[in-house]
Amino acid sequence: MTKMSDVAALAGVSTATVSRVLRNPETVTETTKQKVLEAIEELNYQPNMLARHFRRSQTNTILVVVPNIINTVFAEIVGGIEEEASKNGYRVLLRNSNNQIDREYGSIEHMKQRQVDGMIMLSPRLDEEILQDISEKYPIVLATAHLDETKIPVVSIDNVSSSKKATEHLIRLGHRRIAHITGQLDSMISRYRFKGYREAMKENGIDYDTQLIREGEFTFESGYEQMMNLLDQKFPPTALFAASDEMAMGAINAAKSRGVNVPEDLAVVGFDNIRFSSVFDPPLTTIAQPKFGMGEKAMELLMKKFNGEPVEQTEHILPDELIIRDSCGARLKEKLIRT
Amino acid sequence: MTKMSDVAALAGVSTATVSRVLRNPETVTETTKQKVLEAIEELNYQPNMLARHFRRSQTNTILVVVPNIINTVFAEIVGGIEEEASKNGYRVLLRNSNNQIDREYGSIEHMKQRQVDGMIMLSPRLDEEILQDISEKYPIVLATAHLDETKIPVVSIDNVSSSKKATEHLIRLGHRRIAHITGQLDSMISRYRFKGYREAMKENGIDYDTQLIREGEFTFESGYEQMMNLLDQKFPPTALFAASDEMAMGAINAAKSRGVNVPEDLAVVGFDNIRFSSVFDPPLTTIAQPKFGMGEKAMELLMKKFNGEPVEQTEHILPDELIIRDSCGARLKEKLIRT
DNA sequence: TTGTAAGCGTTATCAC
DNA sequence: GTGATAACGCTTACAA
Repeated sequence: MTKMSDVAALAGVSTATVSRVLRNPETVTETTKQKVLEAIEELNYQPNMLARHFRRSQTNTILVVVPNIINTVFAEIVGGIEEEASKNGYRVLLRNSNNQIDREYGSIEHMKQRQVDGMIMLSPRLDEEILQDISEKYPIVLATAHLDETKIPVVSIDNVSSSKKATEHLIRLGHRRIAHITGQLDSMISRYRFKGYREAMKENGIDYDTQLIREGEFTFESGYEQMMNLLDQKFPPTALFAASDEMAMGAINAAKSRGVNVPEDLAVVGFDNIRFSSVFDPPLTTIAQPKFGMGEKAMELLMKKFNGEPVEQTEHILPDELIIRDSCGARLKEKLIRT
Repeated sequence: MTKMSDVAALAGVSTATVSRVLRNPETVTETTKQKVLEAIEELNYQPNMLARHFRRSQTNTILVVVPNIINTVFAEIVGGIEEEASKNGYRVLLRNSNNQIDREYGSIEHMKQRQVDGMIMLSPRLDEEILQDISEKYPIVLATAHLDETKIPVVSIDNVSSSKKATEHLIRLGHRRIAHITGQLDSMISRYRFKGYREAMKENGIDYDTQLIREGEFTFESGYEQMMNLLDQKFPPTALFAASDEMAMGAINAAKSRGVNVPEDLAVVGFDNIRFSSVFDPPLTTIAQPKFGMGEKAMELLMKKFNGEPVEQTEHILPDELIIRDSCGARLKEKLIRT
């Protein structure tokens, strides 16, 4: 393998100069620069990045810890992170935590060993104190997360107000028996979405009926199962707000299997606006998160940390949007009114 | 930062011994090992991996180049790779190529600069000769790819026979006007799936009608559009084999929008068996690829290359499976026969 | 502007 | 079984 000293020899300069040409070309005269560049070309020289990383103790690599890359929500966020990282000359190391706390914890070792310059965690399950500790020593940004009091940069949407908006949409359509299938309640996000639901109900003077709450797991299967459960009740709900589109789809399929029509007999609103929501039958009314944009934003914040720029606010709330399609019945209602 | 020499000093041994305890504990007596371990514990020592990588010129990192991580097929394969890599103490660097050849090409620089020990490319678009060149110098494995003559390890399913199987399934259900929406035909995979379709038609004595072939782009939208196109014809098809589930879904929605019932008026078979295929209405009959398993297998092969073990065959064909659900009408037919 | 030379922290070779 | 020590290839004071 040709190394810098080979280039230096051929160009008749010192390795220091070669290094300068590579990293601070402006500090070198045009003529020597040309000589060096030619030598590099001639020898087909590639710098040994490992040596560089070691010397500078910097890797231009970030770690992204994801509960599960197979989940389209996370895949899209990772897409945004990768795009922005790439633009800034950074590389992305991917780590599936499978929602296991010890795996999340283990990935921190990577940073301690200086293998990455910083990290982005999506929907972390790690304790807030632990995260706080890490954040004091290493650059870290969280996404789709919520913290109570710490000063770690977080990129998210407002899960409470968006859920409230979703629920209110159903209320406005005349529903009062509105069920809610939550995500795992040990996750902050699920609790916040649940909170938005409760606030909407309360502010509209609707009694909060625990019979209408079910805890799911953000999967089709759990949505299906919990909906079956809800339909088995004496007074089944007329509407459902599901904390994810996958669960909404599962729930709708459960309804279909029971001959319950969506949206006629059951209005449904989901959450996330994943790729498949618009293709589903009926197309899902849902809260859209700017997933790709959240990834980009998270990486931007991390770049700021790298550059020592101050990160103004700790919570970066991106705009969400209620996307009205067919599953909530709003369009159906409009049509009925018009005719 | 505490370094190895600090540990050595505290334990009263040389750095060489500390290094041995860390990497070849069996070459050290139990007592010295304990001393060293205690010192490590006491000082909270973390080895500087950058130094180690540099010294050993090995990073325990592989690069995975993916057309687009947002595509669930690739996300699942990456999931499998990550899982297997993790088990072997390897880390996964993710790179989206966005199907751009220059981005694929650029990622090779990473290997030349020794930043990764090897790479896995999914559905590469790079020329076979270029890949061959790289393969001679660096460990590389391809997945969901096809090569004509080279000796690069490839993990894939048999796209020809599986497509043939899918098409024959439709033929067996009595269809003769079977349309095919392909993926981009500049991709080998699309051409192979197309080939399987043609073979099935030919072997069953059905004239191959170019009017029934449409080139899509592996997306909903293209499936929708091409199906609209097909339905506009004087003699529309009675069945469709789409080269991906996404396109099948788009096509089914196009049919629905025209009042064409699936599977009654149009039988559809897709390809990939993505997560959403079973939830779609109607649930998709499709060819299942062992996506996660393909990722694991690809990583296994890469590990073999790392360990200098011979990779017996260059093409590793994993089993596919025709999953019969509702979109092809087979179940409907069964039901009719039974009643 | 350019060269000299001292590291960076680990591993591997060679003695002992 | 353990220690001394020379790399590994680059960057960066500091000197010229």
